[in-house]
Amino acid sequence: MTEATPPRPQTRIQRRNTEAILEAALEVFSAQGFRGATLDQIAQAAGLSKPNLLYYFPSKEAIHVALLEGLMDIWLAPLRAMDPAGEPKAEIMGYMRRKLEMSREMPRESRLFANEVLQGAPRFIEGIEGDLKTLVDDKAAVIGAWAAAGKIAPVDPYHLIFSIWALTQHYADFDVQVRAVLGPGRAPFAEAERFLETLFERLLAP
Amino acid sequence: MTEATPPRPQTRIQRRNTEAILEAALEVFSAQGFRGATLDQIAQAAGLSKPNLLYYFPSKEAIHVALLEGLMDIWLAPLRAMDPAGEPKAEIMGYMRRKLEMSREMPRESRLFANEVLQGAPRFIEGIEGDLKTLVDDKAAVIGAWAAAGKIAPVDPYHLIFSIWALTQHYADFDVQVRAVLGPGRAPFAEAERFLETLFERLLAP
DNA sequence: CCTACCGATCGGTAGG
DNA sequence: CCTACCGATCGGTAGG
Repeated sequence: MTEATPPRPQTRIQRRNTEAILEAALEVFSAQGFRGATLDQIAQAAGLSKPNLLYYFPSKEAIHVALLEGLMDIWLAPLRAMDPAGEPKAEIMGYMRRKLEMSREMPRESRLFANEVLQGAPRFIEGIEGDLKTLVDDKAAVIGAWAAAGKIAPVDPYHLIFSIWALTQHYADFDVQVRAVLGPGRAPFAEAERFLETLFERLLAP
Repeated sequence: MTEATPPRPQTRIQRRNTEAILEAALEVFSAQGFRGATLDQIAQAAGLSKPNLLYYFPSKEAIHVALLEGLMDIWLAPLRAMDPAGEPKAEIMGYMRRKLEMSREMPRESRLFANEVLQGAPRFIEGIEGDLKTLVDDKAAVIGAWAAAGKIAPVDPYHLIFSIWALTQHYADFDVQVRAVLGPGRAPFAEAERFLETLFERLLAP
């Protein structure tokens, strides 16, 4: 866990291979989970030999940690963009919409984090207790102030954030189940957007 | 996949061992996922040797399939109990409460299904397309009729059911993250109950 | 950056 | 000749 990032300085080839490895790792880890994934699968998807893979990252765990850390900023961007100076309900609705958009556009990333947290976040707990908790505490205070000022309904800010996570990530993480239950000819994400807009409009109305 | 259940008739010892295996498999599969779990872990948790384990079930996959099938009825009971003749809002709120209670009392079962669906439900897709879809179609029709009659707000019944799944299972599946973000001295499930009661009251009000 | 490997552990099965 | 097992090991594959 000490050396999660590849050696520097990097040549163009090294940068390209590092990118290919992380892309391949995202594909494989998100579909199989950490233990289910193999270095051979990742190496093949990246178009590298396994020994070459292990030249760039010292271990399977190092790839996984680098992947999670590299995605953390992107993953938290929608919440980070919630503006304390903005119009309260519009800011929360905007956050929900960005998060749902993320589930649609980045389902592999969603499943990667889901797999990790579901199994107790053994390689990620410091990220949750660090960046994530700090950001959520910050934004929960903002939402709490909006509620106290009567701009939105008086709801628990933490559970409001949890509800946005749960409702939007569900469509990425349980995509197979959602599509199987809805049957063919439906558009889960478009339907979800309308449903969630109604849900949060009604929940937040002061 | 032909012989997922142990031989019959069973002695008392056989019934006890079969129960111990399924309990151990729930513990291990829910925490590690299918590929992450090993027969050795399951055997040890069940207090049996691995060869004895494989006397009762022919393979790792057979244990997993038997476990999912055996839990299906319990898992669907809360939705099944929703009464078409009952008071609409009370029936939906009751379903939500039973589902949240299930997340609190049976988090391992929740994580078992979550692990499976998250990875594309390779050993479970027929259960989703069969029993689950049939039941959801049935109950969605009931909810749709309630909405059409103006007893509840006009919401998409399928996405209403998805929202109950997402919001209640989140507290079991992402328990580690919820607790890490909330910090010590909080009661996630008690808080969730109050929050979700508010949320669905507001969503469903005609 | 490849060929050739290792200690260990995987799911599953042998004889008794 | 059945049941309910055990100690030891199978062929292959894991991470490294």
